[in-house]
Amino acid sequence: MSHDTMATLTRETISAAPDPIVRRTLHDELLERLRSMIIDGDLAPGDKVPEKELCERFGVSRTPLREALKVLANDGLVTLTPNRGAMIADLTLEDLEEAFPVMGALEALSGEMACANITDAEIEKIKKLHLEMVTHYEARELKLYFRTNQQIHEMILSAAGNQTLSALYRGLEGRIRQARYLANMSTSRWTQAVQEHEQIIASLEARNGAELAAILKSHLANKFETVKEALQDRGKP
Amino acid sequence: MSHDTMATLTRETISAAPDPIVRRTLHDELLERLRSMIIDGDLAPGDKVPEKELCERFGVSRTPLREALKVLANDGLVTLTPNRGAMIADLTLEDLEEAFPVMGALEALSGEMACANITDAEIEKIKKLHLEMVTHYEARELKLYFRTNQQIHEMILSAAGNQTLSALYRGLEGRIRQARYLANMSTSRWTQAVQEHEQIIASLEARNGAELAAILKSHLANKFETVKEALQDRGKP
DNA sequence: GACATGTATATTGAATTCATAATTCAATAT
DNA sequence: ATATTGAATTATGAATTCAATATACATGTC
Repeated sequence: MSHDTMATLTRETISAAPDPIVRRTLHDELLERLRSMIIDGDLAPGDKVPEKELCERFGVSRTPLREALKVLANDGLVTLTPNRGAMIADLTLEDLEEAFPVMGALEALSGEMACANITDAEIEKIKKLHLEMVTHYEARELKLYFRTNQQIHEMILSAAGNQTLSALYRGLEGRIRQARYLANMSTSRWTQAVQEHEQIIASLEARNGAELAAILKSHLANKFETVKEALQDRGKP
Repeated sequence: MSHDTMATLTRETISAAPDPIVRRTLHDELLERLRSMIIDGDLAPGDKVPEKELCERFGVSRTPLREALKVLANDGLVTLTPNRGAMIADLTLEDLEEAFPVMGALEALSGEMACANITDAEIEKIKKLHLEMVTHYEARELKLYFRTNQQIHEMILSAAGNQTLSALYRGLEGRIRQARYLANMSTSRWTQAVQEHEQIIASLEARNGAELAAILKSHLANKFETVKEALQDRGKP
């Protein structure tokens, strides 16, 4: 992508420069900041997002902020109503049920491709993360467990070596995010999840793509069950 | 409308009115127009997109246009370089090869879900379209063939009844679009494509999800082969 | 007191303006 | 003639301004 552009900039001299100055637009910067704020739950679903307030918070004018909001709306993270402004998108049960099979298909694909492309070093890294995750599980550290868990799935995804796949998967993952923080896994389900991860590692080591795909898919199904319950129970004690 | 009905008009009846006035923002309108211009090839890949010119063409100021461009860039239809403006994204061979397996997974899913949900009426509609497509094939009307073909795939997608899936698939389809118009199908491949479509119809009628998924996947693989060749040959006679 | 109507305020959508970076092109040096 | 420098032009990024719309509040009516 930026490959061609760079190459045709000038002969070789300048494009081969060691450290090109990277400038970003405010829009881009804002986009990234807002995205992670939403995904991390700093901005809660359903919250109205007054432009003025955010502008002050970031010290920018409304123009770049609004540009960022349009993009986020396009990605489904924000809901934009004409003349009424933006609110952080609220995940409905329907959204969740729609996203589920799609993520399943993508997850399965990532498993197959990862098995085809993963290096031994990457497998080692994942095994380390897995041990770390088990530690968090034993200590009942839900937050840390989630993070490590996420890292493992990220590693599988990047091992698949397909940017398009990664981008789509992350996009959906971002939309599911909110219920994540509501989820209060039962002990038995948590144990089951860890066991599934053991299987994931095994299939990965065996580089058995079909098997990994199947495991990831059912692992995801279980995760969705948990998220769905959290979503349905929200608001209640 | 009778007296009685008038008298009983309430807030509910009003909001449930059949035809609410739909107002759209300029940004939204532009987004749609630009998107289809790109997908239809009115704006060629690699073209620079001078803001001023487009503003004049649409009779709007730069603000909503730029908002639309940011969104299109996010979708990969446009490439934005800071201080240098926008150009219509150029599809590389790598992009194509990345998109392929992802579209395959989505297409397979759409087949499975379509078989589970499709109505008899929808199948009839698709069969009609298929006959139309065969006519175009026999007349060697490539453009019309493409359009009808696309409509069939659109119908399967919408029969699957999953908005999320549709949105993602259309997004990828949009990025592949350009090579479409370069493709000059050989007679044998064209014949093969039509035969595959016969199988698609058959699986759909039998509501055999797994079978349809497999056929769609290999049908897609063949399509990619054609598109890939077109992409490699472009510029040459 | 509940509801409807009208007015003031605040917020958003879009145009305009301003500042800065990129491009063009002429003048100069090689 | 070609390449290089620097001023003029143009296009872009972002802030500001203006207009349209929605919200909040107050007033009046039943």
